[in-house]
This record gives sequence, C-alpha cells and structure tokens, in this order.
Amino acid sequence: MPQEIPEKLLKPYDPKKVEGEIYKRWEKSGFFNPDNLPERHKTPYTIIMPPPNANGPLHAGHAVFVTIEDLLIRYKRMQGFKTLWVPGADHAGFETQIVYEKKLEKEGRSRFKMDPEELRREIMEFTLSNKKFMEGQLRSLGASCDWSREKFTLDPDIRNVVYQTFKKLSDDGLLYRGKRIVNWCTKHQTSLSDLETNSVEKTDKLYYISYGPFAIATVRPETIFGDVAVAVHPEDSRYKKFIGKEIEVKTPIGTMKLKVVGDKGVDMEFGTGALKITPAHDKNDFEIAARHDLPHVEVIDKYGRLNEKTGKYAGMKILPAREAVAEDLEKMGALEKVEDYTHEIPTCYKCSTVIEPRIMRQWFVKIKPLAQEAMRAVRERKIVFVSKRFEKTFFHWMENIEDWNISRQIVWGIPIPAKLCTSCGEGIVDIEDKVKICLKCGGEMKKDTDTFDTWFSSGQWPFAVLGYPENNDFKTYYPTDVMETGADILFFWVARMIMLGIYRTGDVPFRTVYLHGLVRDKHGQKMSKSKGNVSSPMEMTEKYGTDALRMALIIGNTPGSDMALSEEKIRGYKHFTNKIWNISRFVLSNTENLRADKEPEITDKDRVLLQELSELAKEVTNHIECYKFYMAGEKIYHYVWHTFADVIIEESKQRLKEGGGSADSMSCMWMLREILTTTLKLLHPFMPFVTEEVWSMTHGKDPKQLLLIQQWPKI
RNA sequence: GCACCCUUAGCUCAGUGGUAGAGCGCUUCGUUGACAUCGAAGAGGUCGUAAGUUCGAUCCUUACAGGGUGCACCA
Repeated sequence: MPQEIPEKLLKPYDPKKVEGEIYKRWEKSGFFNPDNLPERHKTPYTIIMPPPNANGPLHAGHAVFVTIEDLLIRYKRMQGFKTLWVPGADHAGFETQIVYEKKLEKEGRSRFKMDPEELRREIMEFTLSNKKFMEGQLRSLGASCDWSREKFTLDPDIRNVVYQTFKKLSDDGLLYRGKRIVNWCTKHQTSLSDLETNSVEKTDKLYYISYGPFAIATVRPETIFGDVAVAVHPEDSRYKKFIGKEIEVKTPIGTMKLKVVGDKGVDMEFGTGALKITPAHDKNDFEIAARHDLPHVEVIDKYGRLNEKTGKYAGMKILPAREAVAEDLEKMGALEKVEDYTHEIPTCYKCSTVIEPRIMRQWFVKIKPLAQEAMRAVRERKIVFVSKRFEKTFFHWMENIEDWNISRQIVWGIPIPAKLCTSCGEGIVDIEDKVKICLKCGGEMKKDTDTFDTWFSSGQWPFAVLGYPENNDFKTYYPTDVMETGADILFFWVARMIMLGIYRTGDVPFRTVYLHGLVRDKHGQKMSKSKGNVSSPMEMTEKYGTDALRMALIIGNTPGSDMALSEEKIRGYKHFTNKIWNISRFVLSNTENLRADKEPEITDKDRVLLQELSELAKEVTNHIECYKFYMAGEKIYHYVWHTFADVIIEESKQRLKEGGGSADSMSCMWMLREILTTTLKLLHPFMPFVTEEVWSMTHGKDPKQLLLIQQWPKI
C-alpha cells in the first residue's frame, strides 16, 4: 500500500521540538524496564549507572557516560538482550557538604555554628531538589534507563546493606577502631583517606638545628615540642654509640630528655643523618615511634594552632609559630643553617590546605585481604579492563594499598552505626542501637557522630542497588556486565567496588570495566570555571540537539584517553543530523509507490549495494562489540554521508526519473528503503532521537513499532 | 624517585609491517525539487630525534628529547 509522506517530514528537522516528546513515548512504552520487554529478550544485560552527584548540574563528563552507556544499552536491547540500566543519584558526602558550605559562606553562615540535625536537613533539601533537576537532564540526554529502579545512595535499603557490610567486616576481624595518624584538613575539620589528598611540590626552608649532641634537619621546627626521640640509622658509625642512651635537648621553652633509637628507616645521606621523632604530627615518625614503643605528644590542635604544651607559642598558627621558633632558636645559637628545600607535601584535594597529620581514633578497614581477592579476579580475567594499561595501574595501587580510614567528621553521609566508650575510647559496631555500657571498662557508650566515607557505601553500589542478597533482581542481573565510568575514579570507586563486591557476594560486581577520559576544551585544556572554558552539555543539546552532542562525544573518543570537545564539532554533527533527515525525506518521498510487503526482483547492481550495506552492519557491530565506538560511529557516518547520500542516492535519481514503475525502479526503491531502514537501526544507539523520529513516520505510534526495540541488523 | 601514556595535515585526533586518514578550518567554483545545516574540485604531513630488527617501518626494539597523568613517608 502506497504511503503518504507525513506533513512533518517536509519541514526542516528541529530537535528541540521533537526530543522531549520522543523521550516521553519511550518512557511510556515501558521498555526501559526489562520486565516489559517482548518475549525475545531473554538473556540479561546489565549496566549500573555511576550515580551522578546530586549537588549541581550535569557536566560534560556526565554526558560522556550517559552517551556511552546508553549506546551499549540500546544496542544490546535491539539485539534482543533483557537490558537493565539502573539509574541513581549520589548524596556525595564530602563533595556535597563542600558545595553546601560554600553556599553557607556566601550567606555569611557556617556549618560549625549550626545544629548538625538542622544542617543535615538543609543539605537533604538541597540534594533532593538537585536530584530532581538532574533526572530531567539525564532524560534530555536520552538515557534509556529504568527509572522504576532508580536508587539514591541514602535510601534506607542501601543503608542497610552498608550496615551489614560494616558488621561483617567487624565479625571477620577486618574492621578496627585504631588510634592512628590520619590526614586532617584544618579547614574542613575532617580526616581524609590517602586518595583524598594531593601531593603538591613546595619549596620550604630546611632548618639545621643543634639538638643535644646531634644536629638535626627539619622543615617543621614548631613541632620540636612534640619530639619524643632522635632516630639514627643503626649502622651509622657517627651516631651508633648514642643508641639506647638518653640525651638532653634545649628548646626555647626549656630542656627535654629524649631517647635515641636506631631505625633503618633513617637515611644516613639525608640532612645530618639524625632525625627528630614527632609521632603525633608526622606519618613517618608515627611509624618509627610504633616500632620503638615511643609515646605520642600532641602539640598542635585540630585548628592548626599550637597547644598549651608549647608555652609561649600556644595559640599561634603553624606558620607564624614556625618562624617564631626558628627565630628563638637562632637567638639561642641553636640554629646552624637554613637551606631551601623542595619537597612534595599532601594537601586537601578540595581546598589545597596543607594536610596536618593528627592522631585520632577512627574506623579502619584492613583492606589487604580484600585487595588480594580483587587482584586475583582481574588476573583470572573474571574482570577485564577495556584499556589494558589501567590493569597495570590497578595492580600497582592494589599491591601497595594501606588500611582504609572510613570515618569522616562530617554530617552529610550515612551515620556510622557504632558506639564509642566515653572513658576508654573503645568502639563497637551497634546497628540495633542497643549497647549502653562498654564491655571493656564499663564506661558509658555514646553514639559515634561520624559518617562513612562516601566511597565506602558507593563501593557497594552494584549489589546494593540490585537488592542483595534476597531480591530477584540480584539473582537475575548480578554480576553486571559493564562498569563504565571516569578513569579518574579508578581507585576511589572501581577498585573498591571490586573489593567489596567480591567480599560481600563472592562474585565480581561486573565483568568488563570501560573507563573514559576527561572531556577537555577544544585546545585540549582542562575545563575549569576559572578559565571560563566549561561547556555545558545542556546548553549544547539545547542549541544543536542531543544527537549531535552524543555523536561528538563518541567519535574521536578512545577508551581511557582524554578527548577534546569543541562547539564546532558538535555543530558538525548537527549537520549530520540534518543530513539524515534529508536523506529520509528523499527516500520516503521517492518510494511512495513501493509495496512494502513484497520484495520485487532486485537487480544485480542493487544486490551489490545491499551486500555492501551488510558489510557495514558487520563492521559497525564488530566495533561496538570491541568497545570501539569511535570507529563504529565514524564508519556509519562515512557510509551514510559519502556512500549512501553522495553516491547511491545521486545515482538513483536518474533511475527513478526514468523508471515510472519499471522493474528497475522498483528494485531501486526497494534498495533505497532497505538501506534507509538498516542505517536508521545502526544509527539508533548513537543518535536515538532523529532515528526514532524518522522511523515513526513509517511505523506509526504503536509502542511495539518503536525503533527502540526493533531487531538489530543480522550479520 | 617509580610507573604509565602521548608526540601523524593549520587545530583536535583516528589508523596500518608494504607508496598516509577523518572532522573542523582554508582556497576555487556551483541559486538544477532530499539537503547552502549543501554539492564539486583542491592546497596542505620526509607520521618527535637517532640507531637497530626486517626485503621493506609512521606502525616492532632500544636510547634520547619534549608534553601529560598516576603513585610514593626521605626529615
């Protein structure tokens, strides 16, 4: 039956007008939910979405993950898999708290002056409104995820899973409350994991101070009051004789008696070969002190000020105190020399404040046993990284992993279900909130006010969102297929998911890891607000259409490498969107007389063209299977424009003109329709909107006819 | 310090053991019913440097140079 060309197709394509409506049709069809997919969809295929932080609008990096994951899901759905893509939103503990703190600062308020409950309530309100906003943005990027299964990282069932893991770690002896040196940010007033610090190169003064019978070199003379010993190398012939002795050291506030210890950690070549030991304020010293059973003397408080043990320096901030102490030492004639010294120091990854190592009681996870299992899974290829080089990085980090501090002194997060003894400091896991008295000393137990490191809970995301252990979804969809996320959170998140996933469920959380790089500006520069080169994905979809943005994010984007994104590139693919529209317009309006239900006799020439088309389908499929989306996209782009449009359509014009119902023109029409149909299918995972829109021109409004669930071209 | 990555056309990047590719940009021409959000034609690279393996290297090996990233307790 001849088909009428819809009025709509005669007008230019306007993505803004149709995208929203198309998304609604998809959503209404119910096919984002695997339970509603037709019979042929049997084998599960699962992706867990990296939950975006619900603390601001989506950025280009989010657009990349949506595009890649949606591409995979649409492709697999068309292939007949029972596809599940679980969306989520992350409360993003520390990150969100910082965003909110900045807002408070602007309003002249401070979280330190607020009631924790009130603060928590405000941030919750802020996060939930952002979450709603963010969900709309995911929709406009075309994400075909199952909204009925959406999860928020603070949902009660998620929290319960996290609590059970905490308990299990405790039961298995992998959790302890340790008094250890932690990375302390004096601005944010919380401890941080090693990953949450950045090493920054800095040039400081190295002070040589006469110190009893020694001279020692230090960049931190202000910590002298917390010294408990001097360490030398056991083989150092200069100092051997002092080992085990006690020495007297004069400081500006009096005389201290210090032990001399021999420790192989001391480098004879550096400085003077004698090292002052300040266990309470230096990680290295803390470890040496532990080896020699030395006491800890704290002289700097949590605000970065010297405390009452420092006499006249009490109350001074670290840097002024450093200068003052150095000056006084010089007056005493104890300052031998000062050199410039360039070294790397840890800073807070958010505010760049120099980390002040402090001794605190915190919850630590003995992570090494979990790391062993995680490495084994990767070694045994149970988990495969799409970019091999990340496996190397992964192993390097895992082999050197240290115990993980999961306590944070912030309100925005999952509260740690534990009780702490007010007299002896002992901590105990107490999910049911029952323990009142310390089992060790009989002291009063109070609730731990700390929250979990966000990554402790998000590390459990894949099995938590699927309802581990009893939910059917867990049984059906776990282990998931692909974990696609930013390469920058390989350690923060991916490694932890692997460790905690195996630990809790006994199986890997996902089989394939695809890591994407950073989206940079058109000159390859990092995007940042201060440089003003941030491109907002929402602005781009508004201007050029989502399909154009998606294509720009796919082509030229190789796994693991950073990519440069320019507005010109997006515009280029808007032109491509338009090309598709016009090709469709031509083909549909020139094949009105074709009887769709009956294949005419095909000429040899057309047969060759159809053969080439099936070659293309094969290539595109293979590239997607190998995660080479950039290749797949480029191939199909090139075919559609420079073969289909420039050659095939151009040559068909003559045939159609002369044809008038002849066998040749019927063959030509059939061939054109075939190519259009197949290319629309091949393009759909890349450019879902325009392809669906064209498809609906000939397939009507029946949800079962949506391109979304059509059969992927067979190869 | 260790590890990893990168260096190909003006820009951003693909790619292959056998005489170099895309997009954008540039030049010239084109108002023909799919499309000027277009079409046709074209300019433009000794594939970072040096050596080695090979019949043959942009692609493999090594060294060097430049750029980047990750990790690391040397006071």
